Amino acid sequence: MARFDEFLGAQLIQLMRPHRYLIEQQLNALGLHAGQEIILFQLWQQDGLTQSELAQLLEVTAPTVTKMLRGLEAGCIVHRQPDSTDARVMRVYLTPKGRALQAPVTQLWAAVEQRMLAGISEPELLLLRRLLAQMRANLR
Amino acid sequence: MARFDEFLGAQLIQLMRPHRYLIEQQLNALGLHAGQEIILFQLWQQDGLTQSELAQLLEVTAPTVTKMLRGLEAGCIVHRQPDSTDARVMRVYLTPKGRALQAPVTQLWAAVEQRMLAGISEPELLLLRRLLAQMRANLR
DNA sequence: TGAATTTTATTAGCTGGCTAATGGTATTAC
DNA sequence: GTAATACCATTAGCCAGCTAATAAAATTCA
Repeated sequence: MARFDEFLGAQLIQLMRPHRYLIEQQLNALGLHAGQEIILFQLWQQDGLTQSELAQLLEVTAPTVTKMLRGLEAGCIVHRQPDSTDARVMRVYLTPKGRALQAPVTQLWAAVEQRMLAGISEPELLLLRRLLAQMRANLR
Repeated sequence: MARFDEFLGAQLIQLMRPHRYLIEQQLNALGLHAGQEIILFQLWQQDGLTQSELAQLLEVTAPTVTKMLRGLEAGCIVHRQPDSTDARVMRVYLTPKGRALQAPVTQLWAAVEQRMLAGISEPELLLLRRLLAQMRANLR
């Protein structure tokens, strides 16, 4: 019978816990929770997305988006506005405060990334990316 | 400014979501939730652990263990018993039902593992393990 | 046109994870 | 022996995720 630690999936879980924790700690200092910044990354790239577009891009369900936006809107980081032509859809826009978070949040992610990848060579990193992409495709 | 998808951390998140989802689906059929099986893997290896030992092994906080055990105990998969010499500690034991889950749950994890790693060679897998271990150590 | 279907978003309710605060019990120090 | 400290577990309350059920608007189709 296999021990848990022998699964690669287990190793991944054990890697992602401290990763999330480190990021969460620093996000808290900016008034954010882990996971919320993923919405922001999308909006920084394209503002005014609808909630269903966000759900699809984040690969997350609609209720999860609703909940996360509630927090972000309460913090005046985004605001939502009904679409002009379709009364069903809500479009999500960054506030100035939300736009101002781009630099510190990106910097924070980059710092964790750099720390995590210390001592890993460029060829190794490329192989790593390729393998992770394949694993993701395998699970589709 | 970096795009979210360029972070390796983002790639990992995007891999773990379907991984967790696949496992959860199959665990549900056995009456379990994702995460609970990690406690069981520990108990299958050594029965009668205390809750703080479990928390340490799983790298999870004490309240999380309490919550998860509540569910497992309600499902008659484990039962808890006060330690004979120290009235503070609760020891966690598998029930026959909990012991019977070892084969199907291990099998389930192995199947997802195999699917995830399809097309990945043995040397690649070894390198992958080494890199993940290093990344984990880097985040400590 | 009018009815059935699809799409968008929300609410309610569950679990896994966390922190902070609480209450017991052991241990240590004085 | 008593007081201070450390340890174990629980509770309360938070957020990210999920499913199922609901409501409302748009679209499709007869």
